[in-house]
Amino acid sequence: MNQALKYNIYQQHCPARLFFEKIADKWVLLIINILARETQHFNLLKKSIQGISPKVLSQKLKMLERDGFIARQVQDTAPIRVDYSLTPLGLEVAKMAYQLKDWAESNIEQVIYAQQRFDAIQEQ
Amino acid sequence: MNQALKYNIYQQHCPARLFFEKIADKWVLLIINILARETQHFNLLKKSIQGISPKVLSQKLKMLERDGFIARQVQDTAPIRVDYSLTPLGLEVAKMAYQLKDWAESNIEQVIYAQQRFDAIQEQ
DNA sequence: TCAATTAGTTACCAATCGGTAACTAGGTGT
DNA sequence: ACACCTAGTTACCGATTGGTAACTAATTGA
Repeated sequence: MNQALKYNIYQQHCPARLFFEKIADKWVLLIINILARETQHFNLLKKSIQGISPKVLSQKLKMLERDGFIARQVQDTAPIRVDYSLTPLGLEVAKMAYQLKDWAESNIEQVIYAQQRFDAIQEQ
Repeated sequence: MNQALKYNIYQQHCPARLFFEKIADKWVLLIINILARETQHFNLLKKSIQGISPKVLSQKLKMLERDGFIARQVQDTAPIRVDYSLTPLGLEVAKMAYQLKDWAESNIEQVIYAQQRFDAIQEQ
């Protein structure tokens, strides 16, 4: 059965729409991209993703764990360390997150060029 | 040359990061998904994407046009009609946007299940 | 002349997002 | 006892996002 018949992101209150809005989020996609490379702990994640505050990082990690995308594992070391890694479900999202990251890094120059062209026309 | 050396979305002020933040946006991805299916005009887009206000739709369309993702074409009909369609650059983003949409619609049940499991454990 | 249609725009306001800085909590080494 | 480390949390506040409703502008048909 085609799931598209049951769930539709264009319908405002469809669970799929709510979920889509949640993963279509810059912090979420950045976190998932980082964790796709390797398991990391809290402070490392904070350093990796320049500009993220501990508050937001903590919020997003908690949400991603609840949604089943990441696993949180407390390491019995001194001092304590908490490892975050992707679950199989998270890995699937990571494939798409990586494509977006890669595409952004590879095509940004085309976008800048388009913007300059657009702005030049507007000024005429 | 590997573009990844030049642009890096993890660096806060990298142009690629700013751009990544712009496409990692629910409205943007919904609009692009709709336009990937077919060219549409303003009011049709507004109806297709439940919950979007004319203000936001207008803002996002303008931005996407400036970035070179969509083409805006004024049709000489009565009353006036403005067609929005994807450019070749926009079509590339659409492939990824579609994957996210499809994945969301297909896997939402797994996510709901994960949430229920998480919440049950928290309550103990 | 007047209503209708399309494509927006604008002012105003409410809600959400997110940063900062200081704090908690548990454990280690000196 | 005290400083230090990790992993957060909290209160407070400013910035950004986005909704609503009413408005503009151009054109057409009755």
